Formats: sequence, C-alpha cells, structure tokens
Amino acid sequence: MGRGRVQLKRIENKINRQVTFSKRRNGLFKKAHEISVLCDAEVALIVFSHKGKLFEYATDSCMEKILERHESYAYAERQLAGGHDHESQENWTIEYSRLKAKIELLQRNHRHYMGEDLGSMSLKELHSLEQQLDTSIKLIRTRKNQLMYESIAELQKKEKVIQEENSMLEKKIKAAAAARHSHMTWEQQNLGGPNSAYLLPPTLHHHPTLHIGGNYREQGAERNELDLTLEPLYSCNLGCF
Amino acid sequence: MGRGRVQLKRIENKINRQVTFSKRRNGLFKKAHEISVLCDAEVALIVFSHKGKLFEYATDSCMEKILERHESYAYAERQLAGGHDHESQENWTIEYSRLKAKIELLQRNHRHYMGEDLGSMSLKELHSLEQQLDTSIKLIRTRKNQLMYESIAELQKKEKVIQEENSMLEKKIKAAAAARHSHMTWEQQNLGGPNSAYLLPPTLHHHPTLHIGGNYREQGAERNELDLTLEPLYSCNLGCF
DNA sequence: ATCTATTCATAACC
DNA sequence: TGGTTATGAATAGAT
Repeated sequence: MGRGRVQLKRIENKINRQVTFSKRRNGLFKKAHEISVLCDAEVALIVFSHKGKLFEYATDSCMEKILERHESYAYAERQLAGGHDHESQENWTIEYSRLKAKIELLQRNHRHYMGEDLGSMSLKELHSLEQQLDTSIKLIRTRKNQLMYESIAELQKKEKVIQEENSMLEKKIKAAAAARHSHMTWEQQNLGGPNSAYLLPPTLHHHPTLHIGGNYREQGAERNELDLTLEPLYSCNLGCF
Repeated sequence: MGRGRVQLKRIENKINRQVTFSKRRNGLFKKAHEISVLCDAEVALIVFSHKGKLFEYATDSCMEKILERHESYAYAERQLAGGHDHESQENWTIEYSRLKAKIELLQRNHRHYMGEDLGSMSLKELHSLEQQLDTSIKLIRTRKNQLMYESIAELQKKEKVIQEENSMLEKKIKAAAAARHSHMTWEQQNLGGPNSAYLLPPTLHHHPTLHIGGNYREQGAERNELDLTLEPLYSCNLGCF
C-alpha cells in the first residue's frame, strides 16, 4: 500500500515499525468495528505492541463476555468431541459460561436436525446428517410399529374375552328364562322383578376374567382412546415396511 | 471501498450480510496477520458470526497464551476499578440449575432425534417426531441436491473452457506447423526439432486461464477431490426425487 | 501530523 | 462459494 509494495516481513527500522504499527493498528480496529456493525458480529481484538503495550477492541458486549464465550466454546467443543461431564465446580463463572456454550452448540445442532441453517454445512456434513436422520427415522418407525402391533394384539384379545362373556351371558339368560318358565307363575315373576335387577349387574362390573391383572379396565379405556388416532397412522405407514 | 460508499450500519439483506462477513473476515484476519509480522506484535482476534459460529486468529504464540497475557493485564485494571462482586451467589445457583435443566432437555431431545430412548415416547409423540424428521430429511436432500447441481454445473463450465482452450492450442500448433512447412527446408526443420519441444510445454504449464489467481491450482485440486465423493452420493440419492 | 502516489480491499454483480 | 471490476480506502514514504 502506499508508495511501493510491502513485503510481509518484520520492519527492521524501529521508527518505521512504530509508525506503521500505529497506523495499521488504527486501521485494524476500524475494520474490526466495521465488520461488527455491518455484519452483526461479535468481535474481540487484542494487540500487544512489540514493547508490550496492550491495545484492545471489543464489540459493545465487552471484552470479558466475549472471552468467556470463546473460552466456553472451545470447552464445549472438547466436550462434544470426547469425554463427558466433568467434576470440578471450581469456578461458578466458568462453569456457567460453559453451560451457556454447551446450550448454544446443542441448539445449533438441533436446528440442523430440524433442517434449518443448512447453508453453513458442507456436502459431507449434509450427507452424514442425512444418514443419521435416515437411521433415526427407521428406528422410530420400527418402534411405532411395535407399539401398534401390541395395541392390535391386545384389542384382539379383549375382543375375544368380551365375546366369550357375551355368550356366557346369553346362556345365563336363556337358562334363567327356562327356569322361570318351568318353576314360576306369571305373578311370582312380577314380584321378583325389582330383585331381578340385582341378579344381573354384578356379572357386569365384577367379571372374573377381566378381574385378573388389576387395573386392566383403565388401561383398556386408554387403549380405546388411543386407537382412534391409531388407525389412520397405521394405514399411513404401511408402505414403509 | 468497492462500488459506492459504505454506511456504517447493519446490513439488512441476509445474503449480502453473509457475503460481506465472509469477505471482510478474511480481510480482517489478513490485516491482523500483517501487523503482527510487520510490527512484531502479538495479536489475538476472535469473531463470532451472527449465527454464533466462531472464527479466531492468533499470532503463532497461540490464542491461550495471548488471552492469559491479556487476563493478567486486565486483572490490574479490575483491581483499580474495585472488586465489584459478581451477582449474588444465589442467583448464580438458580441460573446454573436452570441451564442444567435446559441442557438435559436438549440432550433428551437430541437422543430422540438420534432414534434413541424411544421407549419413553407415546405413539403420538413418535408420530410427530417421525414427521419432523421426514421434513428435515427432505430439506437436507434438497440442499444437498442444490450443492451437487452447482458442483456439476461448475465442472461442466470448466470442461467447456478447457475444451475451447484445447482447440485453440490445436489450431496454434497447426498454424505453427504450416508456417514451418512453408518457410523451412527439411534440414532446417530437423535443426528446429529440439526447439519445437520448447514450443509446447510453456502453453501447458503456463496456461493463461488457470494462471489467473495465484494458487488456483490447489483450489482446483480440492474441487476434484470433492467430486470423487460427490459422484457416488449423487447416484445414491437420485431415487429420492 | 499531513500529503500524495500507490497499492489494497471490497461492494456490486456474475 | 469463487471470480471480476470499478471505486473508495488504507497506507508507505516523504514533508
């Protein structure tokens, strides 16, 4: 820049170096500020002169915040890459920012799983993401199917039980009618009427077969409710297997 | 810079902002590197994109070293400013557990997206998860396809350019041969034989188009490398659309 | 610090 | 993402 091309090499002349440092430092800070404003980025810039003097620039959110974010970012990456939860709760502040960073990473990841922010991913990354989702979806469908088959099996069992119950009841009624017919007069039947309502109900809410297994009825109720949504789902996904 | 003056104001257009960010980031890093070499300074530069992606540059003495040095500098300042306590410990504890809980949720969620821990999910939940993944995978495939088509288009463009160049070169050679034929005797041609070997190579490794842009060749190599993995991916997924 | 000839960086466009 | 070009910026060297 300026008169004559510059070589990327330490300026030996002390004065020149100092002047250039001063000028370029200003330029650098200006650029740092510009990118932070123009592109809504968070920038931290630290410069130590040859003499050891410190110059720094940081986007409004202050240097410490950014350094913390940076620190925890690096930490979180290490976490995701390898080992797991650590132990030392030495410093709350550090721990806190680590968690923050971890959340940020997880959320980024989540967005990718939601098919968002794909623009920042390479073909390779996209490919492995796709494969992962493909695997996931297969697992999910398998699990869904399992649940649905179980549901169906249970319903069929229940149906069978109820049908058996029905035929039993039918038999009882027929037997009762036959008994009535052979042993009672019409008037006797009328007197026993109010009590006959007492003879039937117990078999309904105290059925021996359904009684086995405790709260089956409640579960049954849930199942039935579930099945209303179950049928269409099932038909939707038959093609997948 | 560039066409028209720039305003120091957040770029609203998302695409433009991203492009500008990418370009200016390179420029900024370059400048940072330059000042560090020219003026023998120690520079650390941390940039978080709007999306939260981290970019960093540090003079060879590595980021951690510089941050430590900065920390020790800042320490003195903090001492002067007076020890303003961090927020009350209680608040930190609450915040901390809140973050912990959030992370746990995100991780649970993540496992589900990975097709793990499905046993704890209801049919309804499984169904909506499946739908989400299906949507995601479609988006991802669309994006992948886009990238691949772009890649293909680029290769085809390149191929065309190179073929045109080839035919140009061929013409040149023919023209040279014709000129030689009309002006020289057989002996003269024989004498020129050794030199004719010199007429060809320069055009081969000093090709005008490829020459522009310095290290283009390396980038070209990257492309080719990419394409090796690209082709099989492409054929794998043609059936999905 | 200021000036000026140059080289650079980059916004807009492909 | 990369390349090109027209222009505004940055800056080396001189004052």
